[in-house]
Amino acid sequence: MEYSFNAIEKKWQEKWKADHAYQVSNESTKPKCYVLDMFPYPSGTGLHVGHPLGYIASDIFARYKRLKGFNVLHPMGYDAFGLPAEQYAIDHGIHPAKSTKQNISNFREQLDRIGFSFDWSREVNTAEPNYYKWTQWIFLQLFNSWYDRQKARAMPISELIEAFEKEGSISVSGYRSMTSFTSDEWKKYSEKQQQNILMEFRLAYCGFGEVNWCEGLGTVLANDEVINGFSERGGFPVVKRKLRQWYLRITEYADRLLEGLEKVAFSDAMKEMQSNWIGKSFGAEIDFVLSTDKTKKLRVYTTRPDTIFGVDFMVVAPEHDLISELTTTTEKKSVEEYISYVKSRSERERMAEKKITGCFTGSYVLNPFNQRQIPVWISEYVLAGYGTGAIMAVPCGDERDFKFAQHFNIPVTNIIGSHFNGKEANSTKDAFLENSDFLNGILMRDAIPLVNKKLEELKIGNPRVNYKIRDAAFSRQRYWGEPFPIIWKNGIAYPLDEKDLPLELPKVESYKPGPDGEGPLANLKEWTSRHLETNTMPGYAGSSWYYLRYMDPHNNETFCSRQASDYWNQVDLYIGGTEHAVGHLLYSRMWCKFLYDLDLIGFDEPYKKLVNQGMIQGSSRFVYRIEISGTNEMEVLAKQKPVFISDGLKNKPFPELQKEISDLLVSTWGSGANNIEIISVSRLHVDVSFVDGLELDINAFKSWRPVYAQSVFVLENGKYICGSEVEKMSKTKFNTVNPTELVEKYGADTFRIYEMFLGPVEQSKPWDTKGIEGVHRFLRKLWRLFFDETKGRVWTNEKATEAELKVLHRAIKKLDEDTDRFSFNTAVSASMIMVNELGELKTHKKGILEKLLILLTPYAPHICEELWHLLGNEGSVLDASYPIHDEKFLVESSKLYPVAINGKTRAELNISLEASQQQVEELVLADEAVKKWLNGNSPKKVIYVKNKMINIVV
RNA sequence: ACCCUGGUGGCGGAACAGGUAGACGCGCAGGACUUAAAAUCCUGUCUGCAGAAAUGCGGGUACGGGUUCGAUUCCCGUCUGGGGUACCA
Repeated sequence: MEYSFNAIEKKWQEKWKADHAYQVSNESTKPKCYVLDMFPYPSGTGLHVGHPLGYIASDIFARYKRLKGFNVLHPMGYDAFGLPAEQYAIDHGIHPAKSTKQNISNFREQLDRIGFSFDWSREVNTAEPNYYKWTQWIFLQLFNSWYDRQKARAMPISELIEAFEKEGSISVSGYRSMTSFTSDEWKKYSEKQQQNILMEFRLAYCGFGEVNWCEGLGTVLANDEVINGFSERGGFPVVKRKLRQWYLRITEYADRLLEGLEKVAFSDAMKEMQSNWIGKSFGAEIDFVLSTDKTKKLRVYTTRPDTIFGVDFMVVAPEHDLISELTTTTEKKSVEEYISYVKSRSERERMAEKKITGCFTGSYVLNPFNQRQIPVWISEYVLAGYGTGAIMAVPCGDERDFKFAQHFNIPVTNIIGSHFNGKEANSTKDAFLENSDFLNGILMRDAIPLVNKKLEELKIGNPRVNYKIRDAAFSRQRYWGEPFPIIWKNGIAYPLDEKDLPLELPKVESYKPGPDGEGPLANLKEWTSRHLETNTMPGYAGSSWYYLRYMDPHNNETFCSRQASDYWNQVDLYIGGTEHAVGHLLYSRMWCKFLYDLDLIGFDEPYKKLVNQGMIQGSSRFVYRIEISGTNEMEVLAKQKPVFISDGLKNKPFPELQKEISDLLVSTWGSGANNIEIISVSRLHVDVSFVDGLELDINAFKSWRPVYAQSVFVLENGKYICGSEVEKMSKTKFNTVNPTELVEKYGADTFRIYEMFLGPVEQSKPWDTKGIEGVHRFLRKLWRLFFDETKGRVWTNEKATEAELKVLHRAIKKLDEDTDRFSFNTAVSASMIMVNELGELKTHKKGILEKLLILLTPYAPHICEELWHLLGNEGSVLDASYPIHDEKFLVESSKLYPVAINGKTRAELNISLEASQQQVEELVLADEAVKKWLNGNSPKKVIYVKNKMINIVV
């Protein structure tokens, strides 16, 4: 009986489907385990080998946990709202719902071939009304909540209104932008005034702000969707523009998002990225009064108040409110010129050039401690949105300030003595201050609290904690997203009644943007006549809470019953790419904390453990075509019969190259080829499937496209060698590898194992199909433990020998440990060793083979299930229980001895070896002792190993 | 510019807590079986020197230093591949 993987895999996939083998219940006496993948955006290009990497890893882990006796939730779904579908609709006139549906069915078909253990009965789709009904519902909760800083949690906005009615604004002080009012004043305010104040508190709020406006997409993008001033998708230029926007007040959660990192198992790199993004810094705000008008002050934010006497100039952002007041008549013209120059520069230019630019306002402020006059400058390196939009510049301690001072010839005050060399700034905190009045001689770190205290005493400033994180833009002027359940009346946003949810996305004729930067919904009369909000929610809305919906996907009463979320609780293992480090992961963590605050769920961190799978890169191949100049006739010929040169020739000087291949050119293009000139060599991506290693399959290339049919090749050693480069996997680079093709050729089990065998899951690596044969061979070897080509079935019921049990138990231990710690590549190696060793021992004992199948089921579910049944087992191997290794079969070989030296026991020896001063001596003693122990014979080799036993080779 | 990651044979990678570097697989070379091929199996495969051979001696984990009895592993500096970023005071 042969290993016919195609038939086996098809059979079991159908059987599992028919039996609902992966359906999981919310009720079980077993412990629970929630294994989650970041759900995919169903793009039109289908799956490439990079996509399933994380899914395979999580699937192995989920199956492993199931065998270990856990009730495992392992769901899958689709993040179906998004720009590409809408862009596709604009280009092709196909409704996003239709193309998305098509894409989803393609994805599903490809996924199903790989044999995942997803519980598809829990599938979610963020674009389905019965899903986004609850996205809208959660939005309404956010809209109807505010963040009570005293209690450090979200509270219903109704409580805030009550407080305003009773006590006015006093009870909620601490909000900078809020005007204060009494309860009587509050009651006298118009509804609009009241609502405007409440809007400053709502966790989902509407405001005006400078946003990234992308004309090409007709929409606003979040910071993390803009790359170097161009849209991430489409590459259209992005400019700043003020628009009405919805925001999530994620800034209120900054501290808790930071603290929460301590109790989750994310990688250090991931935690660092998130905490850098949140960017908590401790510093002070300091007021500087204008030298000409002491009632006017310029407030700065600094993290180094200790350097106050080193301030040589001030810098304000070009957008700063005080600029018109600061600018003197003599400087007016140059300031205006500078500001218009800054506006003309795109983000991209500002990023790329790192030019030092700036302009003097003509004004001076006074250092509050010594009344020194300090000039005020404007520069684009100070950002309006961070801190107060103004800084005190200390050139001897800050690199940017120093460069600015140098560029504009501003004299530098040195307050750190020899730590400053006059050539570059030194940001040390460990210098003793000089030229610093009452701080002279004090260590900088110690001076910080001193200055803060003084600032408060003199009422010229106060310590302040600042965050880099900004509120998240939460609206898009787009069609393909969740509509906001908001109705506008007289400029007031009213929430829709919960019973009117879902507010369904209407069908539109055109996906073109509406007027004045509004979304396509603004073109719809039935929509605008109801005064509904015309923005839609961004892509991350639906993905911020989907992990909860899987727990209770069909509930029509609530987004997820408390019973279900209490049972499944946190995601035990979350797998996905690092690209979502600061977007999705922060937003979903915030939503989780918010839902926790409202007591709708019982935990405030969604993911207990996060594993970031590495990116699988493509390995691109190139061919090199020579470009010529000559007569028209020759140039046409050169296009019809292109000449490609092998990789080793591409860097030759053109005249030399031309001389070398002139015969070939003449025979290809005729004698006219003598009068042409090679002017360049162009590099073209070639489909990786035509290349074996680096050698091009010339015939395959010729039949690729008609234009290449008559190609001519200049070879090296009889071969055409392609160039290669590691790049992102992409259809346009012809370096994608389709998993379905590999599954057809080698089977899903081989494909799964090969993806894992490629290297650590977390590591990025280029794809290379070479080597998959070895994995396939391994599965065939496994098969041969059960079936012999000539003899047929070979397994027996005999008792296993000691040697066989040793192999088995070593494998159990290794696979158990490796699978548990996500080291799937080494687990696969261990499996190969085990199967090889059992093959050598000619082991066909049923008892051993059964255990083997259980161990390998997570990796190769189909073949294991088949063999499990062929052995005569009734139930599915899915429900087997994971074997436990027995230490008694793992005793190390007799070459490893525990040794007593110099009459000391091993335990004592441990102590001696750790005392480093005596180590040399002790080791010599050890050698002697070993000799003695061997009755005077010298050992061949003595190796000291880490468990402090001595390994002696006799 | 800054932050995060990596750099080990011809290749992917292993060495889990500082203890015999190169497991496992690919590729390559040789051999067995076969009319032949496929499939399968066996042997060898970091490197220099010595040896008929088993084997022995030395070098070696990007480069240069350091800590240690001992370093692929820890520290400092340099070079380099990949990813990220919001000039954050």
